[in-house]
Amino acid sequence: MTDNLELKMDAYLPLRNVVFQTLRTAILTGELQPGERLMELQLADKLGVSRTPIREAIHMLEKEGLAKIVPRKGAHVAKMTEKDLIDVLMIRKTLEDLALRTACELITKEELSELEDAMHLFEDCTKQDDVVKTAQADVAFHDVIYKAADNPKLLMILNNLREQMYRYRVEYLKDSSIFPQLIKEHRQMFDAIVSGNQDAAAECLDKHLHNQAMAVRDIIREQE
Amino acid sequence: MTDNLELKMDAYLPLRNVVFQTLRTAILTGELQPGERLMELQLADKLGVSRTPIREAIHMLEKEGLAKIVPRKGAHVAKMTEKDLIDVLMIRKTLEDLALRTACELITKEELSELEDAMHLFEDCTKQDDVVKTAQADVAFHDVIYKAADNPKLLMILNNLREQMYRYRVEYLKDSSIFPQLIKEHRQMFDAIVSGNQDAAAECLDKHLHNQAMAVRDIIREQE
DNA sequence: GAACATAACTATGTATGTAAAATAATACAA
DNA sequence: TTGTATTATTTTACATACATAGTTATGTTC
Repeated sequence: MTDNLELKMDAYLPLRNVVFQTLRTAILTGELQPGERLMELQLADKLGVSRTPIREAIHMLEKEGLAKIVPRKGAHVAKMTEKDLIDVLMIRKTLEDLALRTACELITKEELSELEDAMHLFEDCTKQDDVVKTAQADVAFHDVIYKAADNPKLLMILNNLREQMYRYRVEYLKDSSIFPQLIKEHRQMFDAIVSGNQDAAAECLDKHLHNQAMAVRDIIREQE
Repeated sequence: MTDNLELKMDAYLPLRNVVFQTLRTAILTGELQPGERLMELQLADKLGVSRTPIREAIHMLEKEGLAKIVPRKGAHVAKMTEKDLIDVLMIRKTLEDLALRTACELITKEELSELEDAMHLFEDCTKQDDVVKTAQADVAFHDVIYKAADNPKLLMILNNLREQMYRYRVEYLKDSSIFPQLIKEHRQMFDAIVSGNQDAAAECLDKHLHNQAMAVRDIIREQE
């Protein structure tokens, strides 16, 4: 594991949140690798805080599916098998479909223009060759849809499922040859939502997720 | 709030789990009511443990949606509005449908007989007029289906969603006039699963959840 | 040299003390 | 009486110390 974990103390937030964000980023960027142990004392030392906020942050990571805690044994960065991926994707597909269809019905004019902005932002990012920004822009695009569905619980679950795949998804976006395809899919989805065509939107989404699934599967196979 | 919270120390489990179970039961039975504050020191005193396991148990309750934590302010038993209920039910409906259809494809002979046993157990419980046992038997029936779908993450989410409604659902089962209807629905669902008829099973489930939804809605309206 | 028992060590679980923030209470002024 | 400022109190957030389980290392016996 790396020795360079460091806390960003800019904003005033509860320490556990700062620690959580720090560890989360370390996991998502691969700085902390799947299977690696998360030891309280060690992390506390490294980050210059006590064990208490570390402990709480690890529990938050577990909630997000990024860490696994074994009682009396400790925690480690969660691994994902191909089966786990398929399971998560099946749920995501089902719930994204729900969110999308609901959004088609409920989306407001303001949200539609937000969605358009998010779409354009994504297209700009792909041109700049910045993987992290591109991934964020993609997330932002889908977030507008989720939010339009006006179901906070659904939003929470979808974000959680996405989080678990995020580590592998960043890899996927490193291949810039897929950008034109992604842009096309976003545009199709946007058009379908504008015209309120639920089935067309759902079909787009299905393809979109399928492509992602295949790519992430390959990445997981490599690491196994 | 009641003064009679007490820990069951039978099994050897981490204290936080014992505390969690104790508080969870208190919430589900209505001993701790929606909106009621959950104060660390007070609960620690009452249960005869230190604040640490209480704190951790409250975080576990939050994960289950039974408590709400506001940073630097404290925790309280989660309330559910009618909108929350509709949101949760929409997700449940979608995911139960997924679980059921997957189960139709994957269910083994052993699981089928398990399901039949669970169905009969439920029918027996309704005759005994024990609300808690009946509720548990109903949960057990659906659990067999969830498990047959062979998707642990889906199982987790469904259990979580169910947990959040459980408080209101117990009320619903107190009205024994609905038992014949429930028994009929379970039988129809079972038959549909046996014959592998996904659409028929799904239709049953939809009706089943709809009835539940209406009843729980009435209960929530009363309390609001 | 292998297997088991035991001892040393490591890491989590729990308790408690201290600091800081939010809330409630009180006093004072307009 | 009402509004505001200040103080007191309550409660969470964090740090630290101690207890206990789990793991590894060591030593003894066969």
